Amino acid sequence: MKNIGTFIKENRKAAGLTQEEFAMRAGLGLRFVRDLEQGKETVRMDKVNQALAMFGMKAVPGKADDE
Amino acid sequence: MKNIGTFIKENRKAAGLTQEEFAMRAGLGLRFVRDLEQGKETVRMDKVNQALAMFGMKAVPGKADDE
DNA sequence: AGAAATTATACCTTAACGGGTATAATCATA
DNA sequence: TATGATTATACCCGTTAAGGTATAATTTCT
Repeated sequence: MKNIGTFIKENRKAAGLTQEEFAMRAGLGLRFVRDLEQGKETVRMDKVNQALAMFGMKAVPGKADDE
Repeated sequence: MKNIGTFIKENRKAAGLTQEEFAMRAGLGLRFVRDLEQGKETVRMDKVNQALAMFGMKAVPGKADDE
């Protein structure tokens, strides 16, 4: 499984949303969405889950070596 | 899949480690481990991944409705 | 190519996480 | 039950994430 930032980026695009549109709808700051998609690792989990929830997902434990 | 805090708590116990021992080995603060296992949602993802890495896991997107 | 839209990077402020410590509560075992 | 070990809750402080804004870089069109 790809990392979460990539997941958000790909699904957001697939949904035809800009980062700004996505941030608005998810109730997140634009800067956070940018940072998340850019792979920032020190983001807060609640915000990450707020973003994932837009696609019916959430952060769960998964094998670390699944590419 | 259970939430991450529960996953850590169960696997830590299965490994026969106290929160303190686990925190030490994972290079995390005891307070963080407590908060995580208690279900605190505003924790930082890098620390969460640091904890999950102890079991060869990391945070990945998963279906939100999997209980 | 150029223009418009989108995304990336940088600076600043506020709020809160993480760590440490102390104390209370809970659990385990004799 | 009592005693010790483990876990939970509360406080203080330093660091930093998040958000806003501005600007630069990139992409996406025509």
